[in-house]
Formats: sequence, C-alpha cells, structure tokens
Amino acid sequence: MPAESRRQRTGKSVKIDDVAREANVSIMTVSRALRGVEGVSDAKRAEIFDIAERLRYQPNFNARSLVNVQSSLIGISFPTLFNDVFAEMLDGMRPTLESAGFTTIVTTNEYDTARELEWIDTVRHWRPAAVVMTGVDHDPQVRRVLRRDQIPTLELWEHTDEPIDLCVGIDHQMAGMQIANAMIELGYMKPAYVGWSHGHDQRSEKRLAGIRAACSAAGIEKVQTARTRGTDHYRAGYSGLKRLVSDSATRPDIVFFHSDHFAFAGMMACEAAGLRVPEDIGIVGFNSLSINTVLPRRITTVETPRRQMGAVGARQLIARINGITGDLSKRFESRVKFGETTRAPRSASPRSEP
Amino acid sequence: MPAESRRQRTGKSVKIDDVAREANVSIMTVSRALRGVEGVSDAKRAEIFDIAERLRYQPNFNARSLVNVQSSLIGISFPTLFNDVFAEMLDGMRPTLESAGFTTIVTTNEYDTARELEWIDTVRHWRPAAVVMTGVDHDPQVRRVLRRDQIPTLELWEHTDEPIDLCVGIDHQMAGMQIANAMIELGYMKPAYVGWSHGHDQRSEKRLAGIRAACSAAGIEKVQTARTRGTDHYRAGYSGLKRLVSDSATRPDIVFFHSDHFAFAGMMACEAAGLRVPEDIGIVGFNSLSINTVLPRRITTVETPRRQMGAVGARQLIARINGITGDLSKRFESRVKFGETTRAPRSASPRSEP
DNA sequence: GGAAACTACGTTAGCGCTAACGTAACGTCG
DNA sequence: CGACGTTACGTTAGCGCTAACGTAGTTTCC
Repeated sequence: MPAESRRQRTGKSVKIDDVAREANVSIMTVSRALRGVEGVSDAKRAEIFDIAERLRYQPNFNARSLVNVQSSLIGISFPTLFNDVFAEMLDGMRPTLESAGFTTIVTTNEYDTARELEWIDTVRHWRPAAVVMTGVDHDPQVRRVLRRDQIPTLELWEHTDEPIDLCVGIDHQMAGMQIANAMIELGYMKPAYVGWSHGHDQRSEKRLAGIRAACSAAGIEKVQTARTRGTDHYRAGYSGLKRLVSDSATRPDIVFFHSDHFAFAGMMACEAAGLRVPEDIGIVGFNSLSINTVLPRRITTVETPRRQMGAVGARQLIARINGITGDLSKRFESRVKFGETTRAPRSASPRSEP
Repeated sequence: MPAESRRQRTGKSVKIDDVAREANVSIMTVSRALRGVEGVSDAKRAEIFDIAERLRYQPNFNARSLVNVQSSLIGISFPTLFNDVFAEMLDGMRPTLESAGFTTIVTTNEYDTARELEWIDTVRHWRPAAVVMTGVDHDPQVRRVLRRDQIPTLELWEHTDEPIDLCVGIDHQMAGMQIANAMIELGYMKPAYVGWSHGHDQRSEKRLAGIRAACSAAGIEKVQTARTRGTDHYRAGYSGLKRLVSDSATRPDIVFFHSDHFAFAGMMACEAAGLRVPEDIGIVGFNSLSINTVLPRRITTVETPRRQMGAVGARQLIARINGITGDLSKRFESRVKFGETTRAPRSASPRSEP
C-alpha cells in the first residue's frame, strides 16, 4: 500500500488551538461554538465564528471521526456512471445527504459482485455512517459484514421484501410483465429481448423474466434474446438488433431493449437494415431517458422515478442513521409510456414538440 | 450540522488490539505486519495476516489519517455526471488512484465556481492527499487556499501555462480554431454556434472564441449563437437549432454544437424543420461520443483523449503526492474527425459499420 | 439570605493508530 | 572475546478532537 507508507506534507493546516489562542478561550469552547452546541454565550460564539472564518479554519474530520467512532462519509456503489439512470439517482440523493452534513464516496463496480464486496471492505476502513448499494443481489459476505458492524445500508433501485437493512426501489420483474402485457394487448406475438450477457445486470434479467412470464401467460412460449458483452449501450443495442433480424424467418415483431439508448441504437440498426418502425417491427426501451424527447418518433418505454427514489432513499437512510428503527423501505411503481415505435394503443397519448 | 451532533452506533468494529491479542504480539507488530513495514519475521507476518483476515479486521483510516496528518482521500470536482466526458475522465483516473491506495470523493458543481469553492472547503475537512478540479477557471480563493495548505492539485481537461499546481488537458480555444478552420476550408461561410448560456461552461466559451478567431482570420466577422439554460444536452441542442433556422434569411450553413449530443438533437431538429444534412446545413459536434458510432450519418466532430487525460493526470498527481517537484503538467491534442454531416473533405475517411 | 439551579466556561481522558525510540537476543569480526 | 552491528520485537508519546465531568460566578426562590 504505497499510499500509507508515504510521508506527509510539511504544509500545516490551521487547527482548533490556533482559533482558541486567537479568541482567548479553551479549545473546548471553540469546539462547542463551531458545532452549534449550547454552553457558549452569543457574543463569544460570534467572535469565534469570525476568527475561524478569518483563519479559514476547517475542523479536522479525521480526528472528529475518530472520537465519534464513525465518520460522516457515506459510501455509494453504482454499477457504472455511463448510464444517466445512476447519475440521476445520485443527483436525487446528494442534496439531501449534503445538507445533512454527509460526504459521499462513490465507486462503480461494473455489475461485478466481487468488486462490490471489495469496495465494502475498502469503505469500512473509513467507518462510514452508511452505505448505499444498487440492487439486491450481493455477495453473501456483504450482508454478513454490514449486519455485524450494524452499518445502516440502503439498497436502491430495486425492491425486495428481505433487504439487508432498508431498500427503496421498483419491482423489476413486475415492470417487465407490465410492458410485455401492454405489448401483447397491442397484438404483438413474436417478442425478442436485447440486453447484456448473462449475469451482467440482475435487474435486466428480472425484467426479462417478467416479460417471459407475461408472454407465457398469453400462450407465447418463445422470447428470443440477443445478448452482448461490453459497456456501450449504443453499440450493444445496434449489434443486438442486427443479429435478431438477420434471419427474416424468425424475425420478431416486437423487441424489448435493456434501455432507451439500446432501443435508439436498435432503431438505427432497423433503418440500416431497411426495416420500418413500427410497421415492420416494434421497438420498446426502458427508463424514459432524455434522448427520447428529441427523437422524431418517441420510443415506447417504461418510466421509472429515479430522482425521486434517490431523494426518498437518502431521506430514509438518514432517518436510520439517526436511530429510527423499524421498516423504512419504500416501493415505487413504474409506468408504461407509449410512443410511436409501437402500434398505437387504443388511447394514444398525443405527440408534442420537445 | 446534524451529522456531527448525532450519537454513534453501538456496533463495535474489530480493532488492532483484537488482532494483537489473538496473535500474542503488540499492536505495533500488527501495524507493521499489515502495512508491509519491515521488522516482522515472515512467519509472524503470515500468522497476523491470517488472523486479521479471519476477524475481517480493517484498519481505522480515520485514526491513520489523523496520525499521518493527511488522509488517503482525493477530492474530485466535476461540473456534472450527466456527460460521458466527465465519467470517462473519472474512469481513466480511478484504476491508477485506487491501485495506489487512494479513495476518491466525487462531487459535481454544475459549472458553478461558488459551489466549487464550497466544495474545496468541505473537502479540506478531510485533509485530502490531493484534489482534482475540472478546467482552470476558479474562484481566486481556491488557488489561495490550496497553495497555502500545499495540497497537490490537478486541473484536468484544460491546459494552461499557469496552473495552481499541475494541469493535464487540451487547449480548448485551439480546438475551436482547428475545427472552424477545417470547415472554412470546406467552403462554409455562415457559421453559427449552439451551446449553453454565458458563463455556464468556460471551455465551451473558449472553443467559441477559437471559432470566432478562425472565422475572423478568414474574413467572416459574424458567428451567430443560440444559447440555452439547463442541463439537458438533447433539449438544448434541439431548441438551439430551431431558433437559428427560424428565419431563412439568416440561416447558417454550418452549425458548431457544444457536444455530439447537442449536435444529434440539432440534427433531429433539422429533420423536423425539413432541412437536409449536409446539403442544406452542416452539423458539427464535439468530443466524439459513443452515440456517433450508431448513427446513419456520423457527425463531424472533434476527438479528445479523455480517458488518457484521466490516466495521465492521475499518474502525474500521484508523482506530486509522492514529493516529485517541478513541472508535471501535460498538454494533449484534439483531432478533427470528419463525418457525413458536413461536406466531404478532399480525403474523406471511409464509412464503416459500427 | 442561603441552598439550589443554572450559565458559561475550563480540565481531563481517551478515540485507534503510527513515528521514534528503547531493548533484549543473536551474529560478526579483527 | 569484547565492541559493534543487526533483527525482531515492545514501549512511549502524541496526532486533533469531543464526551464527561469539574467549577466559578450568577440567578432564582421560598
């Protein structure tokens, strides 16, 4: 660990003693004044604030975290940041967490539970106030360690009845059933799915399972799949669709994509292959991303309240950190949003300019 | 600050004493063994490792940071994460930083220097090993504080001859001149620019300044602009172009966009307005984003080595942390990449499937 | 008017860890 | 064989801060 064996800088920062000396009080009074703890006269508190400001003093959080037994850091693990979905959930959480005095450590795990476990161990070095993880599928060790150390834990983006601690999210299998049923109702019969390789994204697999369940219930036994390794949604969606339509005999009439970006790229591949959307083939995305607001044909997709889940998740997590016990989990709903890349539903929503 | 007045959890974590007792040695020996410091026999070191692993002991970095006077945290500030450009630079940095034992604290400042300054103050609480900021335009206080506390500082994404400490990036004005000259050479005469509102993104302004300089040198005095507030690249690009082409008398023949996403949305707006690309109007993006690999017409754009800048920046920053003095800055080059949204250059690069 | 209660501080101890220094036990060498 | 390393540990002190516990000075109240 080269970071530990390194010697420190010579540049000395302002410390609480400096403020205390300047204000002619004990360091305890400075500590109380700056933290807003009672037991300091208004005049003295104001004076100490001024001096601290003038010296640009910032309390040493390493020392504070040491005496408090825990830090004000919150560790967050997302699969990737190359997906606005996670950036949005982060954006939803941050204002709440920051205004409560917390600092976030964000990592990405590339959908790898082993990396997630490693990260849990890394973040434990800092005695974090809480951790946030994406989804509910983890290495078993993760649950064990977090429970043992009693670290408040939020599982975001996916709902489960048996969270490690608390969870805020949607039921992805339900979301899959929902959109599949909507498409079946439009008369589609030959479904296909374009997504990542097996085991890459558990949520995506659950949505596929939901699609399969809905199809099966409607007497459709076969759901073709085209899976791709990698990280680039556009490339994966494009190549996935290409493979699906290469044999016109087995060409699907409706394709469910991992995301709107996948779906957009799939639509481009349709165009390149001479297929008309939605006349020859239906296109369905997921998550209702912003690209969808500028397309000549809006993609039929599923809306998910990401920002809201982030905000609520943060709020509930803070409640837990503050000692509120009991069930703080929340379940959110997804909603089918019809566009022009599938047959018109009975009551089509009117097209509007972005 | 509610986070500070809160009481800590009861859950006690494993500490170095526990390992020492189990191994029948002093805590100092455990400390030395686990940090890889010499002075411990191989047999004892192995035994201590086993015990630490079994107890799932993780050293308390708050305590370690306190005695080391500085932590192994690195604070990073990006304008936003809703832009793959920054996610890519982060991705370029992270492996290097993590393998050197550092943990990153990432924040976004929404292109606001006041928020950046606030963040600098927040991150100073942790006595970070270094900080990373985007670009070179900061509140003057930022430079003063970082210099005073001698905090190693990397300014990423933009090059300057007078960095706070060290910088790794491109010259954005040069990039603007480069692409503008390339378009002028193709015979374009009526340029326009679509981007964010004034003061939102300094780099974008510098590229525009470069475009203006190149045009001016070619005898073109007027560069129209369409600016939008907000955060959504697609919406901004779409509405920006709409405004530019609303009056056919002043319609530009070439439009430079803030990014490829802007440009894509602008292209959609062209289609909606009945304008053919590139016959009626030329479209130019910036940054060569992945969406460009699946479009039927690839957008003419400017390639920038984001990942590489991240990796090199991280490497140089670690050198500085380790006490290497002198000029560690690096300047990178951008490169014009011709697509099919502008007139064909003399030597057009052949189209290839994604 | 004197005990009790409160206010506004100061003092003490210790959070978990590591740098610096101490110290036994064992070579090494002229 | 005794002075001098060297190895492999242990001991001491202190990083900057805060909880808990003093303690003067002031107010309250019957």
